[in-house]
Amino acid sequence: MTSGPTWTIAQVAREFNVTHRTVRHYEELGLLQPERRGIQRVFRPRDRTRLALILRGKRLGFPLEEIRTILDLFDAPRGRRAQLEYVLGQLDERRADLERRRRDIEDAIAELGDFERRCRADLARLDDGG
Amino acid sequence: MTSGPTWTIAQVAREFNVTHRTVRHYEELGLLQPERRGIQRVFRPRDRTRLALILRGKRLGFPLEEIRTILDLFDAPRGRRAQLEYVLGQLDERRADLERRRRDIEDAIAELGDFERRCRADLARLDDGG
DNA sequence: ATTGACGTTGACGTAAACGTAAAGGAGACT
DNA sequence: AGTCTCCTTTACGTTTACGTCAACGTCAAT
Repeated sequence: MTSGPTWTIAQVAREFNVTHRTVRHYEELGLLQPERRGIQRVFRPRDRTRLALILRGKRLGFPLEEIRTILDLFDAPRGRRAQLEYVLGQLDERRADLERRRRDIEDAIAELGDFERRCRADLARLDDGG
Repeated sequence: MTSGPTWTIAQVAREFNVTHRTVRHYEELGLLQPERRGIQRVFRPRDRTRLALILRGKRLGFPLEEIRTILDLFDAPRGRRAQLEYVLGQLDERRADLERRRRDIEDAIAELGDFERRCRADLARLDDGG
């Protein structure tokens, strides 16, 4: 199970367009847990998946601590019924949050569209020779 | 033009569920410019509209400085052609950004959905008597 | 006249998310 | 052996977005 492709910190940093410091910071907060070969970090596909999720979470404006709880959710042991029901509850909350955000975004896009139309109307008036 | 409803800082703070300090901070950064009656701030409908936009921007994870440039965009004088074309260009960038975010959100919602289905399958297996 | 509610301006404190040296280990080339 | 390159940890600095006093003005009610 310790086979498969691996990456160094420099490689993942370059690939995801972040700094070494950022990657290490995520590790300090527990968002990443790369293996070690001696003293050096070894990144596997799982770590890259996590990093991608972290960065998307950041683009969406989530704080790192919240991102960590979401990542933990995906990794939680789902053996017992109570655990599964807890996870399902959390997922519902997460989804409701995301859907609120989507509505905010759609509202914002619509408002930009309205404003853009008004600007274009102004521009047309200038063209007509207002 | 100085008629119409007005609000105090406490009233807008309560209504939008923020603190006085937050409102003043937004004023310091130039996101709000309430009038003054003597020394006290007087908030008009325009200020409340702005505050609503600010808070939505924040929910979407935009930094306050960026929110300010967007608000400024809405207020920019649109008299000259060059100005209008600049504004239209900025609007396009903004919209592209928002649409990227929307895609991120939709991806995230879809992944949550996948995971939820897997959890429900696990739960069904427990019910069946796995 | 004093109390209380509400407002004001500093100005220092804080949490998050890194940036940025400083100082050094370890393997590879020349 | 010396120099590169890449990695490491430690630790203080920075920016953003406010929180949190402190010290004070003002108006209405008691």
